[in-house]
Amino acid sequence: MTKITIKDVALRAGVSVKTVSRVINNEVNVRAEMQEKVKKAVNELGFRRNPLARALRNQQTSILSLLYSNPNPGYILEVQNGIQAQCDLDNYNLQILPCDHNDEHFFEKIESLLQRSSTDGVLLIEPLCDMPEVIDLLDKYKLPYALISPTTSEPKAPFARSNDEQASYQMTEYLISQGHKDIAFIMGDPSHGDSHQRLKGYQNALAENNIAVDDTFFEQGYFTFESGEISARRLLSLKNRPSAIFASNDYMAAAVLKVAAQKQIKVPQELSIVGYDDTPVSKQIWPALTTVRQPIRDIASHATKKLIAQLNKCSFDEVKTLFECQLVVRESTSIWASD
Amino acid sequence: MTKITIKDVALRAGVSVKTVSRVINNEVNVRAEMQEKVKKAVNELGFRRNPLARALRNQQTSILSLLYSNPNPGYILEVQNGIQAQCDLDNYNLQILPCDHNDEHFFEKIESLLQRSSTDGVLLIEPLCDMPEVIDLLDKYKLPYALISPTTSEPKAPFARSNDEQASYQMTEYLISQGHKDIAFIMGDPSHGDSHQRLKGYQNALAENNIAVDDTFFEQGYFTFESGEISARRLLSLKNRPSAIFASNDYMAAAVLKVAAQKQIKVPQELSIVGYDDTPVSKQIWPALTTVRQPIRDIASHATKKLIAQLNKCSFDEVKTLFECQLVVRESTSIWASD
DNA sequence: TTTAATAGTGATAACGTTATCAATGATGTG
DNA sequence: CACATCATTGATAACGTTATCACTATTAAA
Repeated sequence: MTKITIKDVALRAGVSVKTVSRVINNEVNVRAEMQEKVKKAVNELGFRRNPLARALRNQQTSILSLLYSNPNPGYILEVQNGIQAQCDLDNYNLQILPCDHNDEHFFEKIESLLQRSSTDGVLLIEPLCDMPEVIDLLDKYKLPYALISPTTSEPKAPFARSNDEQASYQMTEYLISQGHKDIAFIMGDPSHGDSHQRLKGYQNALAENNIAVDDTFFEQGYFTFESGEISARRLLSLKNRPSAIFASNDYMAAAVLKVAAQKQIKVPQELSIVGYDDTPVSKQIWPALTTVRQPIRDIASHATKKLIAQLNKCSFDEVKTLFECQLVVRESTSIWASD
Repeated sequence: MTKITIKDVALRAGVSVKTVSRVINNEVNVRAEMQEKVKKAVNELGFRRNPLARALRNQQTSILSLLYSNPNPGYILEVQNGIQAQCDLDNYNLQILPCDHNDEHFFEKIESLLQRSSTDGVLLIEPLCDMPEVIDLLDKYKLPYALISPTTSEPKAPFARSNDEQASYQMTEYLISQGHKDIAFIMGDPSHGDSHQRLKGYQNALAENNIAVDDTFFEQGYFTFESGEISARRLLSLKNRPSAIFASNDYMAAAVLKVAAQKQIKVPQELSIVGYDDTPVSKQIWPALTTVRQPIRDIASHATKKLIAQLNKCSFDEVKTLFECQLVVRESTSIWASD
């Protein structure tokens, strides 16, 4: 049994190949009678058009690529799902191009990935979407791209992102509203733009509420559990212990929880802990973490939408760009009765 | 600037297109002099061959697809990385086809995914790789496939998997060696084949050591944190509490830890807990979980290797099929001094 | 009624590769 | 020297689509 082509269908239906093509592509100006004949032949033969030939002829593959280098599985998977959802709507396929931005042959690697991939466009996430060298490479290859949650202030390319600074501000305000004044902050990896946005939101909230900044309450972390542990150990050994700790992501918050447990500090009675990202782990520990949920899926979908719009040379100005985060209050925070 | 084709290179080098094709494909019987000329022209023009045209002509896309429907992000990402590693070696690209096997239009959905994807072969993971309907669909489309960690006893297709039963046996033996006799077991989702293998290993170890099975020590879970919580609550309310609990995955083990903390049962002094999978969460809670690490990446790579071998009609008998797991002992288990 | 516009159809040429096959020249054999 | 063998090259035809353009048949406009 050999592959069925349009030619076979045309022969069977007694029409020209072009007419068959017209019917399968829902073009106008085909008589209903012809439509019937063709559709019948298609069904009888079980014809399926070859996406490859179509791609070659149309000079578009209908494949988008997600280029990433990021060890946070939950995040990447949400991104993948978001992109895929939009791809489903517009009949695109998603190819993934994992790479490692710490690899010494990083650029050659993604260059070879891009070469053999024949993609219509690329989606970038942190930290790649903030790396000028990566952007330059895509420009060099004349590949359209969109950025998912970039942190550069005015990206040149279409993008979608959440309002991290505002969410961080709200989270801090929430802690203050619970009576906390001594709020420590564990910052994320300083090479990620997010880290700075989250810090800014925290600082603004303190300033707004006339709470003086205590330098001993600031810790530099790196988004890892281990870095969180180190920071937590320091913070919880202070003479004047903070009543609340705001960790820049859930992994570090989980580490704070661990140290607190080891030191027999009751959470949330004696210490409130909040994280960021609403990672699965935030629900799998006890007490469950109060955290911030980003609409990652939505962000990814919308970035994809913009990319596809660009490919079709449609305008994408009206597509949403900035997304609100959501405070998720769980069990790791409580009211602080100051003495 | 228009795209550079082989024709352009041929013109520049003063040779025929076929000769250029021969050179880029490293074919034999081309004079060194010709090779030079062609390579020079290729470099000068910055020629890159079009993978699409090549695919159309060769009737192979060099694209593999991972079809999955599984909410465990860490697992899927490891699988993706394993596949990608092998794809890199053999110059394939990886396309992902996420779907939901609980969706009522599941089959139509994957049918349409497969249709528009033009893939050379498909990789399947649990639970899809154990669903006869999915296999039938792939057979119908004459798509080659390989199975990653299937649980059916004698899969018809090439596969690679870990020895779950043995690992589960070893873990139980380990607990027994620590002095535990009252070992409870929380089973995973019964619709996953893994669940049964893990149960079997546990049961065999008990039998081997002449430990009677206590029915109250068996709980049916579903791999979710919530199901683990329910089971843990029951187990830890028993009059004769078990001294150790073997949860079939880390999420459920984390839930046991939560309930223990709530009940102020000290882990590991008063209760040992073990999980399975070495999910990131196992290190992000305290005490960190003793668990089983599967070589997921390796398994995925080898399944991919077999699939690619099949595509090239090579033999793949000598490729490894069964992989050993590794016991990861952390802080959630300790010696039990029976009274 | 005549002319102009439009709807419907099909040959044919692309898209950028690789494979077939024939042609050429070089080398070796009887 | 005639002939077979082999390495090297290039014209040309695929792969399965879609777009161009020309051609009819039909309808609308004048």
